[in-house]
Amino acid sequence: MGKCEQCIIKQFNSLKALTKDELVRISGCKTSRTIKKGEVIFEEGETLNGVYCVKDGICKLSKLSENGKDQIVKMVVKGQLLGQRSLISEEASNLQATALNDMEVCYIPKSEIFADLQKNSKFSMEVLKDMAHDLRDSDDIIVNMAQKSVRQRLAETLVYISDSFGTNPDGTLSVLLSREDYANIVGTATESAIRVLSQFKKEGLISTVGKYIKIENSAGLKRIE
Amino acid sequence: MGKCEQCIIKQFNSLKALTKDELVRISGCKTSRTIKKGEVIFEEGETLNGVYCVKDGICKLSKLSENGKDQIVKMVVKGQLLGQRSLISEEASNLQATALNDMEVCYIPKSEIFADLQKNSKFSMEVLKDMAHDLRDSDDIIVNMAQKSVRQRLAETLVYISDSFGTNPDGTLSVLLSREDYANIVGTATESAIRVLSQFKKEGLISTVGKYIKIENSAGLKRIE
DNA sequence: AATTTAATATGATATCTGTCATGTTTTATT
DNA sequence: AATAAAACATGACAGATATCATATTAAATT
Repeated sequence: MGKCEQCIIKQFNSLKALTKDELVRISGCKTSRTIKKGEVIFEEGETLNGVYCVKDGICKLSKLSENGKDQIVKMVVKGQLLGQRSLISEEASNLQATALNDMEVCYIPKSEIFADLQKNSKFSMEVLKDMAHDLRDSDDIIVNMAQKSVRQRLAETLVYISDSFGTNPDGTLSVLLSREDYANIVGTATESAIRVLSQFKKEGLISTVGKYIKIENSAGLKRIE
Repeated sequence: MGKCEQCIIKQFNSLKALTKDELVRISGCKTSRTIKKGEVIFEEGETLNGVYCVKDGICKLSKLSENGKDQIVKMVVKGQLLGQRSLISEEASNLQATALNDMEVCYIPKSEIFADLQKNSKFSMEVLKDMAHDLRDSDDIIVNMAQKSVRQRLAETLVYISDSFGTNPDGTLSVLLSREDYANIVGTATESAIRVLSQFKKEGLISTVGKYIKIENSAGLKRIE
């Protein structure tokens, strides 16, 4: 099993602020785990007793709405931490995490990391910054949801996914989402998401290779209003 | 000018985690200020060099959308801190703050409080919890925006405002918002907000006393779907 | 390979919401 | 008090989106 001290993944998250000693200690109590595509990592209302450090893959964080739809609030990729917020607030999770890919994660028990949060101010500052950033993102999402059309939101989502999670060698988006997932990010009916994507295809803004989507005209997508 | 050590307001926010010494020091460099209703406290893009501790009154945090609407993202009342996030992320504010009432605030320079954030882990944990809570709220707002109707959102907003900010002796909501404000919270056109409120009135769910709104049937509002 | 199931696609229609127009009431200003 | 300006209200209509129905295609299972 890999050692945290040597793990390059931590460069991308708050764990980089930990000292070598702290990392060695955490390394001793962490557990590595593989999560299969579609598997639920934790559910809404579940109490988390630690955080996940995502070594590979991607997952969605979603919240069930009263009308039965599963609104996707955020996506967490390789390099990021999962479950930070619940850890800090010491409340049950308000979101469900589901793997979108096969994932590799390390699970770090709360007991270990919580102590570091209080002792190592560099670490807590990093976590603070992380959350400040998430809050800013949330504000943007709220404004988009409230003020933009489904067409606009979907166009922006495609560009966001491309920019944030990258593309395959053939130019298709590396994250494979169902039309239902797209609908649940954008906050619309699955049929509407399908319709808009078909429209984008007709307009030459995107193309599809099997289930994969390729952005053909990024500027065009950004121009939509 | 009041002293932070003796100020009861701090009980309601993270500042309560500061030591007496830290409070005395902050007290020495803070500035008290009165802000008039309608006044802009800080603008989107402005760099904040401190945080505001709200001693009295209420303000809205909003973000201008591309279509010219000013989406209200959060309201900050007496007892809460304003500008925490920008302080932590060390970025310009992504939101505008505007007073909804006459307000009384204390302004604490960044230099002072930033040091405490790194030295006093109890304080930084409080701020962390605060932000974790805000993030949870944001998730709920996103889901509401994405999945609920204007009618539902407006009903929930009325109940939220009543529960969070209280009522006057005659039962009217103590926070006085324009119909445009309601529209900007809910994310709809001003005319739509007006229409829905008129509808609520016809249905006996609310009544109005001048510009003030009184909830007549809270259960009814919660039942809307 | 055949069958079942799930995902994608598209049409028809109803509903919701935004926009524009216009009128009324309230508030601010002279 | 008179006037101007802002806020509130409501109708008419258009456009966006949800819902329901029904194909079609792709993926999973037997």
